[in-house]
Amino acid sequence: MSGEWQPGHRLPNEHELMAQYSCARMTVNKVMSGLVTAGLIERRRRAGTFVSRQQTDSAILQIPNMREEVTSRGARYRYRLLARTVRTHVELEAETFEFFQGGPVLELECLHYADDRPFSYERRLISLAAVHHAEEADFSHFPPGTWLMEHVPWSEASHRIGALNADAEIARVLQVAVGEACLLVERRTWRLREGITQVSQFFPGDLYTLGARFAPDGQIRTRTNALKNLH
Amino acid sequence: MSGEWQPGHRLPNEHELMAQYSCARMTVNKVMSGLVTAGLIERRRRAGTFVSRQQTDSAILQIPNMREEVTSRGARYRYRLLARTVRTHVELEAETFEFFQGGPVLELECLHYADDRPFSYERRLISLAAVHHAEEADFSHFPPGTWLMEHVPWSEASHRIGALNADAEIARVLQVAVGEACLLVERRTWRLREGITQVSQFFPGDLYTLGARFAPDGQIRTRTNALKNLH
DNA sequence: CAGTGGTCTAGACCACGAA
DNA sequence: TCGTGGTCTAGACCACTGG
Repeated sequence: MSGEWQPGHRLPNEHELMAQYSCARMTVNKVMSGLVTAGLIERRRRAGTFVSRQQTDSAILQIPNMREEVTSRGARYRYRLLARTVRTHVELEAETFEFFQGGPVLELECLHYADDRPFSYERRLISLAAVHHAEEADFSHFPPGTWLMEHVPWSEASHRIGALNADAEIARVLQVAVGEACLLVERRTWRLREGITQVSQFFPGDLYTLGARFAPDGQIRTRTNALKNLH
Repeated sequence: MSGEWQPGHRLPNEHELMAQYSCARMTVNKVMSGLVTAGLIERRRRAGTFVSRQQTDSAILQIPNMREEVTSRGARYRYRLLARTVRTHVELEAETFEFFQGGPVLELECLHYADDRPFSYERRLISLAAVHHAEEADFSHFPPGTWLMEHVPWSEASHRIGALNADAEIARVLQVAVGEACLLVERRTWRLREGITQVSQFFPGDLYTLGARFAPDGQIRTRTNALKNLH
């Protein structure tokens, strides 16, 4: 979680960890199983245990992987960066200011297309205090959601889902009529209580739905977000 | 899961289960821990293990508990049954027909109020083949979601979340303007691959959002569905 | 105070799959 | 082939808490 071990780094095997922590192998195994579930490590017999290469974003959070979302349905994915600003002076609202603990943020506006039709408009803030490399990253060709998933581990996130009528700006960007119902997903992500990123994603209501299939314990079996009405 | 043990029924203790299944206590304990996570049983030291009194609907699915949703915010909850029909001849669309395997269904339309303002319009189908008692249940005063949670265990569910503009009927029932953005939650619930219920819930977009806070493994820490703009 | 669950240990056998 | 993880056993000590 600290980033000390890069993705792909091999961890000590269970016997070594037994010795290191002076405990039984089953105790080690329980902890490791939990880390597998959390997506932080991957385990292969004979090969060993490794820090996950990509943050296996949990199904519920997999929304940001727009490219896969689109291409898996045979549509063509395109991405465009609309705006990029570094905000050192914080002219943010109080709640957002608190989330980023007053530090500098990178503000991005992006658009995701499916077959040349815009299907997601994204406004994102990234903490530069928490993610130093973000300022040098090239977001003009690759979406920040993907980049963050691959580079920054996270320990907690929240989201909020709502519906709203498109105002003039959203309508213009998403190429829908003013007043069209849009799905809004707002998400915040933390690493050890430090705010990493905050994003608002707007989807045309007739084009995108969130879906999941799950068990009583809340474990998600499959995610079934859907693009509709693609021509 | 079969319903053979009523809620509150006490299960054999771990030593008895060891003997019954000829396995070690740790193996029993692992299984039981899983059932606790799944919300099917509750365990208390010295007292024993019991079938859960209420299906502890997982956070992600807790949407149906409208009463708690409303009253926990200091608002007054009211419920109204708009329509009740038993459909034996199945004039359902193909997908719905398949879900209920052609059996008879109970169709309900309900409205949930917060402080006398409608905030959720619900269209629900319940399989009478799977839930026999449903036909005798009194849904004129108590919402079907709550009743089902208390009476029918489930093993799997799916939901779909979208946004749509209110049509004339929805606008009338929810007392919003035609075209107002609404949040739509569709949910299906199974017990051992048998379809139990299917529901569509409409919320005024300016009044209700879904929220959750969760860990990378998808485990939900807290649910934070929100009622807004109540006066 | 004693029955119950929570959790650990030490050891074992096995399945897998990379070397 | 054999190092590694997956999973089980048998036994132990302890923390609760209800009777």
